[in-house]
Amino acid sequence: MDVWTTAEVARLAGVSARTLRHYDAIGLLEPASHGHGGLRRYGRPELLRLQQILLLKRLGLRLDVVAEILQGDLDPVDALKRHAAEIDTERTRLDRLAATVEATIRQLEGGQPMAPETWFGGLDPATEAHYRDEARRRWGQAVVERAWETLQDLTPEERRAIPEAFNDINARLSALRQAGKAADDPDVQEVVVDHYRLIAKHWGDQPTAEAYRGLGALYTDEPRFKDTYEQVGDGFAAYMRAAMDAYAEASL
Amino acid sequence: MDVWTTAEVARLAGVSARTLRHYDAIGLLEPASHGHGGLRRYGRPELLRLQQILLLKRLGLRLDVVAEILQGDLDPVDALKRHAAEIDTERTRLDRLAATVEATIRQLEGGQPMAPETWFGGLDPATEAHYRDEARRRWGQAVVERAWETLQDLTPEERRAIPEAFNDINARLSALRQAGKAADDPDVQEVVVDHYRLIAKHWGDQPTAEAYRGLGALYTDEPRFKDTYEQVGDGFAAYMRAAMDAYAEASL
DNA sequence: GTATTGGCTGACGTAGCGTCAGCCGCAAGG
DNA sequence: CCTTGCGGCTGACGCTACGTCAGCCAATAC
Repeated sequence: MDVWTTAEVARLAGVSARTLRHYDAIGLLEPASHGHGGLRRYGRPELLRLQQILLLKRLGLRLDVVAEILQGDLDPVDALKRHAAEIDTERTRLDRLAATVEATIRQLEGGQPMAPETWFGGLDPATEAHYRDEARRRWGQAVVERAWETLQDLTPEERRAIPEAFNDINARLSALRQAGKAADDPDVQEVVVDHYRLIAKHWGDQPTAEAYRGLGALYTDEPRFKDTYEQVGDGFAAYMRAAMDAYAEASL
Repeated sequence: MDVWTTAEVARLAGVSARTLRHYDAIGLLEPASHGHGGLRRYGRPELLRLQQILLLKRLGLRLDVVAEILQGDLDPVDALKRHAAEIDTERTRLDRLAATVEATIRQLEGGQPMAPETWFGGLDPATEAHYRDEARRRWGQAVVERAWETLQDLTPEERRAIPEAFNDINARLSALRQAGKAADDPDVQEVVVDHYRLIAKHWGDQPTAEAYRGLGALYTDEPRFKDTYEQVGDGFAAYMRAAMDAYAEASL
């Protein structure tokens, strides 16, 4: 009994007959013979190869990669290392996605409608001018001018991309906050670095420690900003500010 | 200017024209008019709808779900909560997958060939009998008999599934060990619970504390087992045993 | 007159099979 | 002898969210 039919191999290996035909079709696992009315006949070597295939597939490798490995064209260790890196990237992505989704849920449950415009824009010019005057008096011209003016001449596409970037950062911070992390926790500070870079990118230069702290103050004290940040969660504005202060003190 | 063409909307929203045509094709976002040679014309309401679509899509929701939400047939919060649960499941899966892949890499780098048979089977009957006699003398009949005999009358499909289950557990434990977790760490013990259940399933009943400790001893002292476990990493057998001992003491 | 720009409608490709549909051969039961 | 049933075979569509041609049309700029 050194030869098996499709259904037998399927039962032995725990896969479907369709899968075996598929593997035949893509040349990944060809039966020992195709004789007698196209009947597939598998021998012991094919069974062994199938074991390898299933093992590699279980690790999440794509079938074409599996084929290259089994063909000897690709080093399994190299392939697996690359694959591990991809898995890691995907894990990071999912972590952030989870934070964003949860932040959105909290926002919706708090009665806030979902709109990207939440973060910027949408204010009428008169109101905006009022806030700018007010804020300029309290935190100095440089910070406020930049925080607002850089946002003026953006393409609409950028107007969409920027809130998303801020949303991501807020979601990540909010998740850490919910996990009980302090504002000066390294994990939190890691996110603050991203926030600092984002601000720097839009300001066109690196904010000084004072300017960055000023921005943090803006977040907690300026109603327009504060309301926005409090949407993320009660007390989030203060948490954000504390994290920014910690960063300014430690790294700027 | 309250009406835009495909390319304009594409630029404004930061998506491709093809995407807009696709959304039209699947009825997710239909232009305000299709007049003049099939030219698509989008108005302000369509732009707003597109914003919502992109927001929800960015959260990882599928387009048909997005459509249901926008159509009012699905509560956004419900949908997002289910989605969050799915993300979480996927994260867990990726965590374990990463552990398995890394364990496999270490195994391959240690010069071990990859084969599911590593864990069980493949011994010739004479050698196996010798080990069984030897082991029986040292750890008592009950443990050894069961550990081996239960493995005798398995279907080949089960022979493949069982090593995979053990591999998963070993990979997860190995990852925790590399992360510096102690054998009695709750995270580690969580995996041990799975191990205990797996053993219980194959033995047909719940091992006593003594039997489970005996199995741990088997892992460190019996060459056949020990070699296998050391493949996972230097000193892994001892770590495994310590974790099993901790579980037996605390929970059995 | 022509080159460019922008838009349109198909239609294929993607990963890994699940799921019919339709046809063939072999063996047992009536 | 005919029917039924089992197993196997070959297409071919379906799924996700578009990317990427191919081929054709219309308005505009030179």
